Amino acid sequence: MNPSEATDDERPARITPRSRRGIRTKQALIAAAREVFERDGYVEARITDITKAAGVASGSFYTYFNDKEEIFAALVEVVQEEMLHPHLRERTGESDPRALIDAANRDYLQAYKRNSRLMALFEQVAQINEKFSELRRERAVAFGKRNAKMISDLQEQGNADPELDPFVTALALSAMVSRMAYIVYVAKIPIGFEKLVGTVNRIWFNALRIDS
Amino acid sequence: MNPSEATDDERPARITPRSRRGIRTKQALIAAAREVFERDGYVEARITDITKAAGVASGSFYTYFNDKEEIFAALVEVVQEEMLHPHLRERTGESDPRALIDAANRDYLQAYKRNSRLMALFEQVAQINEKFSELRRERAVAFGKRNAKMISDLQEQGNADPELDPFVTALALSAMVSRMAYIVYVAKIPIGFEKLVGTVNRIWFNALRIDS
Amino acid sequence: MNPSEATDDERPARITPRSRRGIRTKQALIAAAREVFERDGYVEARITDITKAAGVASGSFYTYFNDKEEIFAALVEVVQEEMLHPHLRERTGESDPRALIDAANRDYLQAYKRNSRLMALFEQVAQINEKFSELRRERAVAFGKRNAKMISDLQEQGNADPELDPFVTALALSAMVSRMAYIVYVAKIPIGFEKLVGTVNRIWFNALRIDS
Amino acid sequence: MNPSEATDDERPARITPRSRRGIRTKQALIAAAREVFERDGYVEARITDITKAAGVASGSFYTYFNDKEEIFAALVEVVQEEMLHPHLRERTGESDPRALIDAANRDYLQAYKRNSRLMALFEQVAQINEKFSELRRERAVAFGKRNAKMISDLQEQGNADPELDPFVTALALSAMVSRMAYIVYVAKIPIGFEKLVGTVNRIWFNALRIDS
DNA sequence: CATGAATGAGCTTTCATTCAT
DNA sequence: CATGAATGAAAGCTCATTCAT
Repeated sequence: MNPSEATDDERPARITPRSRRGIRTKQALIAAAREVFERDGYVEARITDITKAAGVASGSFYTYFNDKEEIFAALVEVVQEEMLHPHLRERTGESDPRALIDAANRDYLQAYKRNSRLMALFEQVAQINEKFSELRRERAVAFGKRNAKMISDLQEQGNADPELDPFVTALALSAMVSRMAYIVYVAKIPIGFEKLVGTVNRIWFNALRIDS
Repeated sequence: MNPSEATDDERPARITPRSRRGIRTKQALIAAAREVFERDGYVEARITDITKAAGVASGSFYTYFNDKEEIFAALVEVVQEEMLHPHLRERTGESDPRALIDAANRDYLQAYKRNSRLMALFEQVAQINEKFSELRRERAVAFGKRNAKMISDLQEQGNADPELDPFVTALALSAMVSRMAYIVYVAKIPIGFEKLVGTVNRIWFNALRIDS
Repeated sequence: MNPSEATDDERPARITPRSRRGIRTKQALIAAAREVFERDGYVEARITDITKAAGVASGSFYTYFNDKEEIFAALVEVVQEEMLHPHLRERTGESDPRALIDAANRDYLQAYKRNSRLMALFEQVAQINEKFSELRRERAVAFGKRNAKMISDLQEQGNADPELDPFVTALALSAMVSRMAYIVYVAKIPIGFEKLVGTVNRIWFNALRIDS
Repeated sequence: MNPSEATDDERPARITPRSRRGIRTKQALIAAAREVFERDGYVEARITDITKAAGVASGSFYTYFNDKEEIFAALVEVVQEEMLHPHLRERTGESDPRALIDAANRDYLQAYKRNSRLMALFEQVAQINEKFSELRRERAVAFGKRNAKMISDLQEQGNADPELDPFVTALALSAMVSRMAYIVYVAKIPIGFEKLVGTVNRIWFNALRIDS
């Protein structure tokens, strides 16, 4: 979560730029990496393409990163920053679980749609790279636990099917939403946004048996 | 669909072995490919590793395949054959939708568990290779349509939530199951088989509002 | 010159076929070689292409030939046979040197035109292969000597420019004709047959200062 | 025609060196290519032999060239530069056609003799490579047209045989000279320089019927 | 810090040649 | 004699990484 840790957990310990020039170069490389990764995919992306796109010499890459994996990690950091801030639509005060679920699904699918190339890329890398699949796994568990809490709260209030295992259900329903986002916005099976949100919402509600 | 067509849809057109020795070599190569792919992943797998594992000369690879993609396609064919036959548990006569859904989910998750390395591999390749992601997309749509039919039938019988879009719902629920299979048997988030089947079943039933 | 020597002057000494089947296979190989050589050129021609074109197994090639060079030599033999026999238009009795030269040029250019692909091939191989360039060199000298005799005869009869060196002149005028044949029928610089013959004839006559 | 364009007319577009070291390496490669091509011929020349002869790593070849054809083109450029400058013996003012022809033949044959290995190489490549044979064809036509002009001028002045087709004659006489150069300096049929020049000169004069 | 040319390990691919059936 | 699959030497080519300037 701390961006300053992104680059110095590997062997030769590349620099964190201090000069203004250094900062600019590093940012240019990350921006170029995003471009190249989105265009060519992680596997096909070559480091020289990234430096070329960044308009710097190929050797300059190694001033900041040790390899493709490392710049990808830096890109992930940056994107997370981006996605966190504007995203923070405050939903404090909202207590209707249906409205909460709708808002969460809506936000998620919208963000996915907006960043579909990037999401495809992350999916791809998670399939290829141990480190990133582990990261993804951890997030899934953390997210699942948070939602499990919500579900068990509803169950305690008599507001959700008590037969469901909260954690597994949370995982499953989240998996459904994220996979549908992939299917529609990456695999391009054409389904309109409202129909998509409406259907996943209704499946959540029905599945949980939330009393309307 | 015809396995014999698996290797001759590319340019230089490699041979289909006629001699006994040829058949043995080709099979050895496919078996070795499976081994190497499962161990190293599609991207890291080297053709030389495959020939080495098969105990044949490097050049022999090209007697039967043009490249990694082609031997992977052959492997997919073989595995499909394998997975089709034992799968053929006849469910004719079964008319209870809950029993049908349970059986389908149970079979699918069991097969996924048994072949988890392979399924991880297929997932990986679908992320990397245009051709295989297209294949996968087509199957998803076909499968979705079949299940959509089942859902709309239930709706007509007054046996399922009429508000749900049958196709999108079918897609979403299937996505949920397959993704959960991945999460549990590839990403190894530890969830017991019965709990998994039970939960996804119940989500299906609740989501569709199938009268018990 | 003796065709029976064509195949047994190399190391492993391939067979001269005795059975009818053997003769047919060898002939099929040579015919196929001609086809493939003319189509792909000597360098690009692969032995497997020749056997494929001949409709025989790749291994059968080595029953009769050791390598590409050897089958090419055999092809040269065959073609020479072909070109010698029907070609033998008798010009005995003809004593007018102009008529003789015209007939020779006409015959040569016509044959070249008819077999232009083959001639291009021979030219190509002479550029690449020591053995064949040596053969070609010997022929040029022999041919030059024959024509030199004709020229010196004419000079003695006071019928040709006495200043010319007979051998060099013979070589030069023949070179001119054969090179023009190449330029027109291989390089495809478009010049009509009669204009070509007429011009080279007139250059011969003028050059030699043959009294008309 | 512009030497700086020699290397960037192909697909992946290799670099034109900026640093001193880069220039040295590229030149070393071209010099090594000349050496290897002359020694082994175009077909047998291996890229690794060129890099070895240049004393650079095999990969360095691809910094400047995409393949054998491209470095050969670069070599042709360089040699043309070389051959152009010393060649620039001004013959302005000279108006005697016999003197002009003698000078041209003399220069050509001398240059050919000096660079015989290279000329053999060019001849060889023209036989093998479409691109270079086309180049050669174009030059032959352009050169033929220029000489055709000279011949028709002479004809108009009543100074040459009016029966001759200027273009075909020009082509034929040039073909004769260049082929004789090949025969003597590549195929090594031993003819002294003065005898060679004298004979081809006289054939030109006689053929054209230039009044002495 | 930036540059960009040099490096060479590592992989792919071809195809002449062999040889068991 | 014919077959055709197997062999493996020999090239080609890429690209991450280094390092002198």
